[in-house]
Amino acid sequence: MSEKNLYTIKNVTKLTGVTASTLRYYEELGILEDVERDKNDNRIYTDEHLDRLGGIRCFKDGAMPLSKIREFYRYESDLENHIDDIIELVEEQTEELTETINKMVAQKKHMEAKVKFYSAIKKAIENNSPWPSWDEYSD
Amino acid sequence: MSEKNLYTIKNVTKLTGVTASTLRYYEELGILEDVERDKNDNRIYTDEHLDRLGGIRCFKDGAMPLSKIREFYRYESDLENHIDDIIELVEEQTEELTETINKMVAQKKHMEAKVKFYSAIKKAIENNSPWPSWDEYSD
DNA sequence: ATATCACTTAAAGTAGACTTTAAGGCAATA
DNA sequence: TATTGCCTTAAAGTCTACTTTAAGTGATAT
Repeated sequence: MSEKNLYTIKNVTKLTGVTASTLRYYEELGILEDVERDKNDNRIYTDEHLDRLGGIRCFKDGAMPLSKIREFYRYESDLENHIDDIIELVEEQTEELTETINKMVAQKKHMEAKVKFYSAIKKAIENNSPWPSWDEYSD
Repeated sequence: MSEKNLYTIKNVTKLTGVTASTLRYYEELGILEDVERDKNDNRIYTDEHLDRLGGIRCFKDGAMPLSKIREFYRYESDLENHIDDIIELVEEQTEELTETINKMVAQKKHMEAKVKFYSAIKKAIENNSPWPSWDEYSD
């Protein structure tokens, strides 16, 4: 209960790197909630909003679509009634993420092998020597 | 030089899971090249096209945009003149992929911790006991 | 002969995540 | 007082990667 810093939309942009229009868009989508206004109707953000934006970024890093992020926060604001929903959502997303990571790691290895292979070709070109075959490099 | 199987667009769809319109789209983009036609103007695909489609899928698994995939194959078809370009492209994409994977792995851990945390809350709800705090679960 | 099927093209539509534009309000500064 | 700067909304535009639609051709099945 100790923080009560307030931020203009520009301040939030500076602090988070999220543009003003994206902030409005997130609010419209309902993933950034309860944004108060000052007497001129300008948005006022709090530290809770900064925290939320940090959370959103994490979920986005985990390739979670905004619709799921929205669902997550909806459940989180009423955990008693949505504890099963939120567990299911996070477990499901974790599984998807695991699969995505596995594919990416495989492709990363493949691409590292390609760099070695093409580097060998580069040398072969420079030395006018016979080109290597991919078989020697493919993992 | 031993394979000379030919495939209709439907066969390719069955074998690869890539829809006919996506195949036409890839051809239009130039990432699927030299698709011949039969006397009725219908597309004829070869094993090389199936290989290419496998490669495209790998790159897509590595979150490579179609524009870069196109660039890659353009360079690959003229390695002598583009060996530096292709090495740069693949190295750059590998680096980006590494960063993406790192973020995803971090978020995966975070989400696994969340599942444990919410499971503990679920038990607390069931047992009418005090809720745990996130601090005990956050990694 | 006619219906059906697979194919063709070009163009329009979709989804997600924003960004840009247009039109205007309020407040401080020159 | 006029300009500048930051804010507002609603709507339209952008980008990627497709998908869907419309209109039409040609071969096959009944």
